[in-house]
Amino acid sequence: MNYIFPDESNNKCSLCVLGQFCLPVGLSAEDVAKIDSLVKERVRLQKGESLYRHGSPLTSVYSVRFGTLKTEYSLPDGRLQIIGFHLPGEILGLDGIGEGHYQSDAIALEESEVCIIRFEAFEDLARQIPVLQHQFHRILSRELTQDQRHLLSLGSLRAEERLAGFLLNLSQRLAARGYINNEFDLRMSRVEIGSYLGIQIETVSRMLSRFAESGLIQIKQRHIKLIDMDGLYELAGQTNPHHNPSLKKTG
Amino acid sequence: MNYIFPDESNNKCSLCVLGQFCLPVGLSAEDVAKIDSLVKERVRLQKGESLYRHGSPLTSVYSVRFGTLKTEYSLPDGRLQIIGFHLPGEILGLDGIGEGHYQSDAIALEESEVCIIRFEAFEDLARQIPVLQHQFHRILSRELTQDQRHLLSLGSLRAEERLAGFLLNLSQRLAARGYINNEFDLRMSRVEIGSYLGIQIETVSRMLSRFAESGLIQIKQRHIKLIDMDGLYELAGQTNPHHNPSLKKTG
DNA sequence: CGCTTTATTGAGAGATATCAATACTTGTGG
DNA sequence: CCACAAGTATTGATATCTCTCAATAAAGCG
Repeated sequence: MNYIFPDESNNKCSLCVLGQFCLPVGLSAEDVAKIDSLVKERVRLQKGESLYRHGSPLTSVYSVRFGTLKTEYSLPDGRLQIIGFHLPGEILGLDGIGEGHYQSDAIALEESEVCIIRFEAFEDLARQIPVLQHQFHRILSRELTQDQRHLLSLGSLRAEERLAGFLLNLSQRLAARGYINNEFDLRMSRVEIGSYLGIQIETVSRMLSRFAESGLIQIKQRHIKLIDMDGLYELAGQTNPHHNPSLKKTG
Repeated sequence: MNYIFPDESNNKCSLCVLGQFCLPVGLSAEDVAKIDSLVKERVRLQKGESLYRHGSPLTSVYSVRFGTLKTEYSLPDGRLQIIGFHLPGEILGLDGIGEGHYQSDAIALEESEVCIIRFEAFEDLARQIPVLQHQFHRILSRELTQDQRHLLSLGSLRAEERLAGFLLNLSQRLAARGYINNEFDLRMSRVEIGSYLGIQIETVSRMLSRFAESGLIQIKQRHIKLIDMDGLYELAGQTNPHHNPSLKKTG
């Protein structure tokens, strides 16, 4: 774990391209400037390195600057549940606030960098900036909602539906960050996808092959191309929010 | 849904027995008095009535005064996932903050009453009372952690383990509220337990019968007695936090 | 007390897991 | 630049847990 103490010129939220997806959403330029002082250091992580471990005391929360991380819970017998994959702009460590120490493990899936947000200082600032306070509540609430939709998936959907939903969720989150949403690299292994979705790696593999056969996707290793979005949405039991009828296949 | 506008004498958080489990945890008497003004009304719900529906705009969050509620997500095809069961002192409606409208449905499992906390007024107050602000963050974070443990259960545990964990979780939460923790009434139907645990009603029924045969519990309809706590904890893949070795069965 | 809802139990079916073999990738060192 | 090793992914065959369908029983309700 490599700590970075940014100099004056590059530590500023006000200059960060992630501003619109991260903590400062909705803040005036003036208020963002106040946040700048919060992020005094960053951390660079190599693939496989952990940002925090369950049980270690919470002093900070983190925002992903680049890269991808996973959070997971593990059982004494070795079983493991991946709770989430975290993309740039997303906040990590929130599960530690309740008890004062992290409940999960956070591990980098690729070389990643996160900004360290000292939590006490953040709470102080949030009391001074109502928009920031509300934004933080929204972040926490959305995190909750995300987990609850994940619960719906694990509790009520079949493997095929879970996987389709997972691919679409990734696609949406990439799109929200300005990336193309129909072709990307999966940063996580099949094992990790399986753990996240509560299914075995072999089932993940089979379902992906089946999707490819049906012409829904093309997949080569971890590079995936979503061909028939509407079809995937249908499989996932959802409707395409960007459905374009003119592209609908006829007959 | 029956609105109650409490008179001066009985609307006060400062007088409520739930103070130590609810929003005011950790606040000084002086600060609790400030909260009193937040809760201007309450709602009485009959069994089956809903407190809010997904999509309706969030103006308030709620704390359970007495009774039990469930929150659930439903799919267009009729499938349903129960996300949580909510006991006195727990806060409801947090999933609505992110988008400004509730994401789930909240429905009473029995006659219940909840306090209405106007959210804007609450945020104002939280900026003035640091302890209240932090307490709210803790509540949100614990909610998150609870859902994440639920994810672990649905994603990685077998039906038997999920059910044992569920019974113990209920037991713990009742104990935290000062109720006896080894004998209580289930306020939810088998169907609701099944939905919460991502298993079918028949499986719930079979597992409960099996637990009873093994001497882990006694169950008659919805009245349940936990006989062998340690055994249940073992089944759930956890360790009894209140394990008393002197009660350990010998041989 | 009969009717409706809820829960239990049994038998068989099905989705996903497990076990096993093969193939593909990636990285390393000669 | 190729060969080998270690890790990762695919595919097949079989097993198993849980679901589904069905019948019965028990409880709650008017």
